[in-house]
Amino acid sequence: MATGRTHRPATRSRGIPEATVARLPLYLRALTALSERSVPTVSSEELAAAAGVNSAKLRKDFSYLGSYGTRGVGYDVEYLVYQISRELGLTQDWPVVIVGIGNLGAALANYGGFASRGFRVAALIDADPAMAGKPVAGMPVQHTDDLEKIIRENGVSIGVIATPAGAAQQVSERLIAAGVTSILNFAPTVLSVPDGVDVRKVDLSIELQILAFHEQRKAGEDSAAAPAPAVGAVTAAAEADAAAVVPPAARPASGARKPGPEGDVPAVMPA
Amino acid sequence: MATGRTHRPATRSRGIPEATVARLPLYLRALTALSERSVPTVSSEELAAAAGVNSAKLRKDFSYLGSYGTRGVGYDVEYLVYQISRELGLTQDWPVVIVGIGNLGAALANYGGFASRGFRVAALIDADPAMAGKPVAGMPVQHTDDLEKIIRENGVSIGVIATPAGAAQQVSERLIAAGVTSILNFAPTVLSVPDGVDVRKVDLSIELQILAFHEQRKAGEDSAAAPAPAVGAVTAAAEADAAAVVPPAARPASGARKPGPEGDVPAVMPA
DNA sequence: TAGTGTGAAATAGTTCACAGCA
DNA sequence: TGCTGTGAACTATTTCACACTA
Repeated sequence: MATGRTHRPATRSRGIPEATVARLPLYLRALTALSERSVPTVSSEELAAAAGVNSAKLRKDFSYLGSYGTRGVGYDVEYLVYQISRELGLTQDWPVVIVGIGNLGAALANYGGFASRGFRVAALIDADPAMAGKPVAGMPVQHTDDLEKIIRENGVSIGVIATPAGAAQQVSERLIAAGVTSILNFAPTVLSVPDGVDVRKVDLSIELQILAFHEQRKAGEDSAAAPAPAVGAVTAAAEADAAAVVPPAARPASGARKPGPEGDVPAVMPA
Repeated sequence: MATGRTHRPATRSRGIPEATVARLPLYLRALTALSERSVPTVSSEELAAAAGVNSAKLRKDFSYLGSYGTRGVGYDVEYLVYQISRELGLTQDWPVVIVGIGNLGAALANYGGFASRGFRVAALIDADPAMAGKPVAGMPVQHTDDLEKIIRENGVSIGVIATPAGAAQQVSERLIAAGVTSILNFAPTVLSVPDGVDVRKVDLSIELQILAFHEQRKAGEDSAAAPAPAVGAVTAAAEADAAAVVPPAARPASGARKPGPEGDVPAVMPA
């Protein structure tokens, strides 16, 4: 997951659980595929498999939306597509701006999935004057100076930040001041925003680090079966690297300390 | 959140909670920034603020790693950087391959955050023969035909998929067959993988849909204060759009039905 | 005295298992 | 008969609040 919500931690009471909301787009995608194949109905079991969840969870999720299925039959695909779209607010048009048209911003601008589901890229914005006017994804890049004007004229409430980390906070402040209330942040930085503004964060490096954590654990468990064979003896090099990368540094104080959950590698522990 | 883990749902018992693991990279980033500013120690309160979480959560998270703080003082920045790096497996080198060098793949290849934390882009792979040999991010793109060879020769255990949705499942199968056990998937598709393989998914469109959900809710609550003013009367257009986008279609059966949690807009409900 | 470490309480999310309906 | 909808049990996560100690 590259994800993470800020704001409104437990404010919502009577609504749909956050975990359910996060899965609705998944169901919607699976349903859309079925719809394109003209499949009329689908069971919770089938749909769950297509969405990669278990059927109990799916039924529970749908129960928060209402009773949209038919016992003994399943769910009407078209009807469910409509209901979920409506619940997610996709039956209306959401103009978004992308700020920061580097490699990633350009990739986002070109990403077809945006347009397909109610989102419309209203403008591409970059701080580099050399970029201004250049077409990206068939649309001229506009300069940051006009950010406020663009937001207001297009009624934009969702902004995508794909700038370098250093610029992200300031960009978010300008977006918010101009009326944006939801931000999708690709910059590797924590944005601080006022109450009432939602921020979701997508962070490549964090995702990789989470994978590395599990990967490391796998390697430790198998001890025998080398998980990454060949070339630089990745596994064997681990301990040596550990000592090299960050010299453990003198512990601030000694005192009793629990061993790390998996047990410490002696050579690696600081004295 | 672009996120979502597959596999190993509750297998772990004695380890670090998944939610905690997902936050460690955040702490690490904040700590690294402090380290660069030569800050020697930090309190849970300060660090939590920098990482965008609350301090109780941070202390609880750290308690799973061991007792690394000093009462009355705080945490030693360098020492904590080292401990978290080690816990995440970042003290070793992780060669990764990126498959699918389109806009997004190129953006990923150029993304500096990769290299900075133990990850090394070992190869860029694309199915388009015209791409082969072309340099992207200072590295020649290689053809999919050599995928297995590249994986094995570089001891790659983490693969990044940035192909179109249609190719993703097949690519994942080849990666896994060649020895990859962790996948970061940017393709908007559910990958089905064998047990023991971790998949994390980053999905732009899903993130936007989640934002739209909350955005819609905000708009509904304020009724008076128009959240997105100007131009196309976005808010006012919502109802009309709702009817237009997906014709509600005849309900499969009538029967009593709960109203949607927020109450249904009459004009929008199917007959 | 300031700030960690952690049981215990509260909340959120998942899974079970089955009643009930088409 | 097959499959939904959902209480109830369970598991995970967050938050509280305070004992403890450098």
